Amino acid sequence: MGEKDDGLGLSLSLACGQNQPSLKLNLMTLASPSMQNLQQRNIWNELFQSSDRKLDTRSVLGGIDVNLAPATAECEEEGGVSSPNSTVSSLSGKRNERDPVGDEIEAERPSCSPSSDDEDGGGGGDDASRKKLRLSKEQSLVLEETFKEHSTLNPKQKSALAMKLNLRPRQVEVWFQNRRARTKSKQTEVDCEYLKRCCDNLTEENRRLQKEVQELRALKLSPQLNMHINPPTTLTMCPSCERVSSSSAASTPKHRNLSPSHQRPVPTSPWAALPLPITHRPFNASASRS
DNA sequence: CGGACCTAACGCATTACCTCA
DNA sequence: CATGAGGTAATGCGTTAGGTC
Repeated sequence: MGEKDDGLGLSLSLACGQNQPSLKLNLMTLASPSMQNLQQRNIWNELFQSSDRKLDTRSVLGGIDVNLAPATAECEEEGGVSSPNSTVSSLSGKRNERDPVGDEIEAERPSCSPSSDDEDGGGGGDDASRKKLRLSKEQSLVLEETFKEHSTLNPKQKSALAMKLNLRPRQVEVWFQNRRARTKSKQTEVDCEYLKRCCDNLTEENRRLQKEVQELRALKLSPQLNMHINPPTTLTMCPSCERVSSSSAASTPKHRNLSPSHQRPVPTSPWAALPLPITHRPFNASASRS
């Protein structure tokens, strides 16, 4: 896991060829940067208050319309979702402050699904084990809100959230993994779009410059014309600031024709010509199908 | 102290299922 | 009703990092 998105941000390094500067886009405004949304805050607070005191699932569950709560749904839907790893506990407190809460909770839960029997991976119990549970709107919403706050969860958060939503921690974990993947691919799409624009702009700039070169060459080859005809444009570089201004070739240099603003500064970086900043529109994955 | 081994978490690619047009 | 496409939950595998011996 070389690059880790620190909390809210995704960063993507894009090296555009050997001579191009490596473009490091610090992207991701997808997740709301601050606790602007009261609802989110409430969700989060609730999550942790409740996770600190061993919460009672049903009470916390409150109004959530659990469409297929594992405790019930999986029972009736025999051979529910298999989660080979869900029973593997993370008791050893590694990485971020890990704690056993989650898996204890999980162990406490009424588990009538086969997920509790296949503790070794390998796909669990063949076919029936891969029934898919569609998360309810409310569950998705809460997960989404939580994701906006934290794109990753520590075990405590995971179990609390799982408790709240009446899902298995493994399901929450999977949801977050998939969500991160979705975010990333969406972001990649945006970046590709941006880079395409970069490319277009550079191509255009290149075309223009080549045209200018041709014009200059033409001028050089026929100096006599210079006396009578003003070329379309010539470039004069200011030695001090290294900016180039377009001016008439008939006029003499020495800054005379360089306006204070230097008229047309040539960007030192190809990226400077681009319309910045790019706006990273947040996308709503859950809204994709409504 | 450094290396081998174990374990857990994560990312990523893929699969399998579900829904909808 | 059948079907294909798109979305997404779930799985498998590889990698990484922390802990232990």
